[in-house]
Amino acid sequence: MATIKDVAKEAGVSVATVSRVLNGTDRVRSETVTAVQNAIEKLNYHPNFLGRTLRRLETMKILVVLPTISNQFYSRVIRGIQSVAMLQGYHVMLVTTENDPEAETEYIEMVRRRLLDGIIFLFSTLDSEQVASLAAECPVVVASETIPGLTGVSSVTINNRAAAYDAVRFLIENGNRRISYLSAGRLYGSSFERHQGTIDALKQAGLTMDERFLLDEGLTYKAGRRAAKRLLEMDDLPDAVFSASDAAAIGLMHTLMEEGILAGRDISVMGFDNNSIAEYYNPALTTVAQPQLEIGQKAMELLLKNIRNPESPAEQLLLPHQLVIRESVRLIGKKEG
Amino acid sequence: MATIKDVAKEAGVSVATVSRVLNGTDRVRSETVTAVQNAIEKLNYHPNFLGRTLRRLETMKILVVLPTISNQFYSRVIRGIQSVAMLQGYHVMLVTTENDPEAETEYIEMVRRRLLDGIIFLFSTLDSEQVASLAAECPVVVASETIPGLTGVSSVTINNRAAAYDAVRFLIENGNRRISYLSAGRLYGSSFERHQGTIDALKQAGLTMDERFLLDEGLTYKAGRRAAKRLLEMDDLPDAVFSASDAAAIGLMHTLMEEGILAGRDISVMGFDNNSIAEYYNPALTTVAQPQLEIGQKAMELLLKNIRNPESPAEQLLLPHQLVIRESVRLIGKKEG
DNA sequence: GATAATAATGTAACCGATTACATGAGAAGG
DNA sequence: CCTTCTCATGTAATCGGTTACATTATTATC
Repeated sequence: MATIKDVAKEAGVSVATVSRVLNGTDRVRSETVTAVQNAIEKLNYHPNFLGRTLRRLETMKILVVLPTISNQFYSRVIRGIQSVAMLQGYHVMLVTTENDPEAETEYIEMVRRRLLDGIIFLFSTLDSEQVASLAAECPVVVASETIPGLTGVSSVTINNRAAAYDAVRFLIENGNRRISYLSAGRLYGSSFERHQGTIDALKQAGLTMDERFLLDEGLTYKAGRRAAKRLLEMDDLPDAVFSASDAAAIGLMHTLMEEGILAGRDISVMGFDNNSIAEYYNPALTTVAQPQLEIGQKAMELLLKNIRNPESPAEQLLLPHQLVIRESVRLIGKKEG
Repeated sequence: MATIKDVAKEAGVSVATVSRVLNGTDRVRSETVTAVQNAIEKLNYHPNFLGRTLRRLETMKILVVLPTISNQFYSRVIRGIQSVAMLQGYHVMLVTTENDPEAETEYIEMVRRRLLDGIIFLFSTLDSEQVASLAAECPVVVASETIPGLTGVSSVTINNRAAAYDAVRFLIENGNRRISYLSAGRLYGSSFERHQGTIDALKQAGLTMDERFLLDEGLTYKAGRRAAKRLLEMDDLPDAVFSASDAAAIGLMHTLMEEGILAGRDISVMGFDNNSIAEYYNPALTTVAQPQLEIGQKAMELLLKNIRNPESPAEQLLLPHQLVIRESVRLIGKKEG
């Protein structure tokens, strides 16, 4: 592996001159430039980032932490992050924590140790205290997910409570009264908030949640399947199921269908996220859309602000959500016109 | 940000001693260790990776290049990579090229410049020549995808041609004769190979492909929709559609269903990859499964071999595929027992 | 008790780059 | 022709660590 010294020797100049040619910072005689460029060419030299960033103390790279890449939701958020990052010359690296919570701390050390300029959490196993202490040391933004009790750290999310309220209200307005909530319990901040919003809507309509209909199975297809099995064991199904994820909603619909129970006809199902499969499933899934691209863009913008001015105050952004009405919710009792 | 010097001063020792305490390489008197640890604690010191890796010339990190994270297929491959990497103390970083081919070269520079120890391509916009020249400089493995004409670089894939052959043969054995192939053309090596396998199976059965049934629409849900629209414009539908991706197969089935054409009853549809939605879709999708986890594991093992011994010869691994029979292919004409 | 071996720590070179400062050559001005 | 200025380039310090080697303190051996 050729180094700047090899190039300097080859070109018959000092390393400083080579560096100047590489960075174009000072003026160099054109013949010298040519000689250096020839040497670079000849030796197939590529500068080592380490030396450079060590001196400059910035890496132009940021880290995004996500739970798993199998969730299609994150794809668009990341695209939003990347679009802003690219314009500003930053690179985006992704890490998934998958089933391994210890991995997360390992990656975070990279930011702490200045191998990366900042970090965006789309998910975290860390508690609010840990995230806050990290944020005191380096630029941090939390996006799409909320961390209960976290203050003083920039974040960008939708208003999950209001979104759930709107979703459940829509169910109620369409004649569904006995409503089930399927989610990952209070493991994630947003699942909890969506539960709150569900309760709000029920209360406002003078309804209550049947405890049996509170399904803490998770957010995956499998979780939806488990939830359906639990419902099928009861002697009376709910009118509607509000799922905190599209995948769980689909797992549920699929399993119910095996028993001849069709969503949109025999039961109402509402998802969350508006993954692209929601549109293509049969029946197409009624769900709550998040502005994923914009979440990513705003998150990156906040992070950049923090990187460039570590003293800049934390901001909490709330972005608008939207109900996407398709086929999986029965529209009975709805007045037309 | 505290440095090793600050710690040394605080503890009243030299930086060398602090370094020894940090790395446990040499023996240090236990009181000294305590003093250093107290200083580290007090200053909230975190070593800067840059200095360390600059000296050691290894980063214990590898890069995985993938087209997009919205494809669920990659999730398991990455999990396989991570499981092996973690055991060996390596960290895995992901980058997506999304729509931006230039981004890929940017990230590759990081490996070239030794900011990362190696690279696994699950996809690449680079041609065989570019990948080969990169591989000459640093550890490279290509996995799950093939790059046409690439030699001398380790790879791990299934035998795409044989897999497609088996899939189409299964279609033919079940009475489907007029078969359509839906893929991304020859843009990807594996789409091309799967086409070859399709041709092989048809030829072996004395059949030929109707040119109109060669649908180069792509691998996404939307691509499947477009393909369905094209088929619906013809006056006669094919007996079966073999799609090079599950997503496109689902997009196709959904669009056909809008016209009352049900896969598994009125037409046969075969997917590829066995994403989890294949199991949950209605009708459940018959598809070709790849051993995603194992692809990832083997890829990482090959990369490690290459990192530890750059002289080690390249290996081409072919892993077994498997037909997963569900509901979307009609089983007409199949002899029972 | 003198000598050798060993343990603990310090000194300084080094990794690969950047950059402030020094130096020397040539041009411009008197 | 001498001084001054500019331009091109070299020298060396520096970033934050690691580590070979040197040095000192301590213990073991005869």
